[in-house]
Amino acid sequence: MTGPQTTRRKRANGVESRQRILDATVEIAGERGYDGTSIAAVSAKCGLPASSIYWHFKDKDDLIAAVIERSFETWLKAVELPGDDAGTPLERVVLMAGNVARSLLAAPDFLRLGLMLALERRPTEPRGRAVFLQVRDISHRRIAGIITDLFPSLTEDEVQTLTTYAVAGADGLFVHREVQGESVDLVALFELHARLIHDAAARTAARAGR
Amino acid sequence: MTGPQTTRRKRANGVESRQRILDATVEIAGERGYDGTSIAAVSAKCGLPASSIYWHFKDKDDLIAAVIERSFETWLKAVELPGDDAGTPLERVVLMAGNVARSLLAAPDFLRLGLMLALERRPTEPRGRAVFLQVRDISHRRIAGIITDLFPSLTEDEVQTLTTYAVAGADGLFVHREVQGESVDLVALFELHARLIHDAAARTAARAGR
Amino acid sequence: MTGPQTTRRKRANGVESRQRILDATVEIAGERGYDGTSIAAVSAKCGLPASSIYWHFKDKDDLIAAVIERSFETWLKAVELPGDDAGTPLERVVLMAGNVARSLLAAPDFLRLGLMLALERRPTEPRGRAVFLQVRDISHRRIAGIITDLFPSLTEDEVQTLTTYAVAGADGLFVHREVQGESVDLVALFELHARLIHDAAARTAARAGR
Amino acid sequence: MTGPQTTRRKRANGVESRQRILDATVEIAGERGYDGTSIAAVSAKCGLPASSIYWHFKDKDDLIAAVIERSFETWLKAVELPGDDAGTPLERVVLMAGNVARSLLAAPDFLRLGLMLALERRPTEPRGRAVFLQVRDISHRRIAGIITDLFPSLTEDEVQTLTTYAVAGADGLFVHREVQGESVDLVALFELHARLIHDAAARTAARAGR
DNA sequence: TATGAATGAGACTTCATTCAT
DNA sequence: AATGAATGAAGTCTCATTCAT
Repeated sequence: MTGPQTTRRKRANGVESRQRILDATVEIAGERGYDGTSIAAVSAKCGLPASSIYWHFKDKDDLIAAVIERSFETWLKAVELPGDDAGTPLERVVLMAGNVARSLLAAPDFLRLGLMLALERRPTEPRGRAVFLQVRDISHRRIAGIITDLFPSLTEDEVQTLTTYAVAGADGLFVHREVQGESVDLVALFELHARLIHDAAARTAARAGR
Repeated sequence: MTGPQTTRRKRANGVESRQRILDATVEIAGERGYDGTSIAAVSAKCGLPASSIYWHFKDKDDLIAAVIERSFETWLKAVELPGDDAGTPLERVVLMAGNVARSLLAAPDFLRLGLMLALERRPTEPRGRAVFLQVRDISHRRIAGIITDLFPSLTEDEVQTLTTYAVAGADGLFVHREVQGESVDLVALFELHARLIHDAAARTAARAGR
Repeated sequence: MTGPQTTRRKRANGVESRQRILDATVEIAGERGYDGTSIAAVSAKCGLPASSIYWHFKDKDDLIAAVIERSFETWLKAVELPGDDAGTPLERVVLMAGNVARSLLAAPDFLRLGLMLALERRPTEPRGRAVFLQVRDISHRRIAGIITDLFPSLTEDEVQTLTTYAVAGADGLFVHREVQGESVDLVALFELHARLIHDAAARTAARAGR
Repeated sequence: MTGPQTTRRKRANGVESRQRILDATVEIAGERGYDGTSIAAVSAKCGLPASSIYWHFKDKDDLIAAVIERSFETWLKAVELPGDDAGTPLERVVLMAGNVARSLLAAPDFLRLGLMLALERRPTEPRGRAVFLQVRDISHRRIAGIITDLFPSLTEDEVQTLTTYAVAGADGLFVHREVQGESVDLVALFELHARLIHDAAARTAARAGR
């Protein structure tokens, strides 16, 4: 720390440069989308010349995909795993939803950029889009698992529908907050969402249980 | 000269040219977003040279905004107004949701392009974004009106929350179908959405009524 | 005057339209030069569509040339012809210089635009440039005549040199005022200019007379 | 590799490329002015693609300003500093004027382009115009200093007026030669100019001295 | 007398990418 | 591990001009 601080830093530090580039890219791409993210803008924001970006990443596509991957991991770390014990199914579901909402507020880049990529349709799909869809498939399966655990009597089809509804609703609420701004209480909306889904599941399970 | 109208073509027809340009733009912008929509691409698709596009529209921003406006009107026409009589609140709400879902399948451009613009944050906001948000505010108010009519005992706050949830959920379901493709049964999801909201509203109203 | 004022004006008034176009052009060309003067800008300033400009003028070159011609005539009217009698040669010369200075202040467009055209060298010389140089040749000859009248003993060469010096100096002072702004007392500078030239002529004449 | 320096060409030589661009620009801008100088023309003349020009200069404005700066320096080098001793004030003044005239003939770009920029009035003033005016202010002050040295009894106001007249007259003579062509003997005109100013200064000083 | 519409050429500028060092 | 310099393609938009009405 008090060592050769002037000598260190600068002059070949691959890992840090890579991070700097990713940091800059996530910021720009999260605001401007794929086409709106220019290598020159990334270069300006991270301070490294454009050619250095190409040392770390094959091309723009590769860079964006890397951003998606890293921001997914960041987000994963932000989602606290729910204590599997807790209380009633409703309580547990609401708790989980609140956690997810909070994680999205803390690390919104993944979903924000992902949704932008997902909405766009370009001749040659960016790799980042595939990464996003694939990664979000994991979330889908995980939620389906939770629902199955909580309501074992539901059919596979019913679970799938509820899961789709849960994920899509979350997307919509997230978009709403991104568009409408900080005044939106995302946690409350997510909890409402969870409650409605729980009720629907419970009612369906009850009906099915007969 | 007085022959069939099919012969009449080429040379100075402002109204038709304008439509051709808008048609081309809506198609491209709906798939590629703001940055991805190049004037050259629009020109190629509509057959008019790029400079002609600038005779009809001040700049790209103006063009995109016009597209948003026109596609909103197209969509409005596609939404059938619900028969105000019908049966129970639940039946009516589900019917309306189905209608909206069908209208979005028939005319998806408005919401698709609008959501893309809404998610982007660029230094100088495109006018189209403002148009979209403003126009969607109208939808919000209309839905709030319907909920108030059906459940007069709800407080203003409760109506607002439910409306926000309804609109955001619809956005999410729409995005889901756009991303996942034609296999998604948007009508069914919208009807489920409507049912859950109805139940929530009914339960809240009942509790409040006590 | 109180007649059908609504009917009149508008609907085909060629003369007035021509004036409107020239008025707009002189303003723009006087500030921006040849290349900087776009037909679109002229159209916007005069309110007539670009195609109307081409009804009145063959092309841009023709328009600029017409502007030069008209502004020369305007300027000519602004120069008061000096009473040929008056007092001493010095008094008469100073009076004339003051008049010219005042005329340039009242109608600066001719010289301003002309100098801009004169300085530019383009592959195909604009006709306006030729008009300017030719018209200014008239001024040159007129001044040479005055000098010859006042100092008959000067040789043709001496008159030519003094005339060139007089005209060029006037250009320089005019440019100075255009660049430096209204704080410059152009009349005083022109009078100084005249005095110096007079003295030089007088001294040369005296030396020659011996 | 270690061969003659003529072989060394092509591929990445920033300094030389910058010079090539400036050389090309000064030639074009000196003839065509700001608007008449197209990046494409500069590119064609210097052999580098247009995009390379933008690596060396932020935009066209920056390029033109750089040209003004460099051509000023070139011109400064061309003006020989007058031996401060020499003979009578008249001789010294005439000598200086001749030197300036010769320097303008050798390096006319600075004044030529500068005057064109100075005459134009565009909505957003090119930076080059400001550079020119500011740099020419230096010349003004220097000349004022010389006049004060030679005629210490002149008032500040008298010095300023004579200086303004000197500079403006020089501009006018320069323009005259640019317009009229090589047949004009600029050195002779400048010497005449100097003589007239000297006489005026001497006479004013004499009158004041009484 | 006037104009709405069209058009190809060309303006400035940014793009993603490469390459030699 | 990094970067200065270069580059062709493409971006948005304006240009002067024409033509049918």
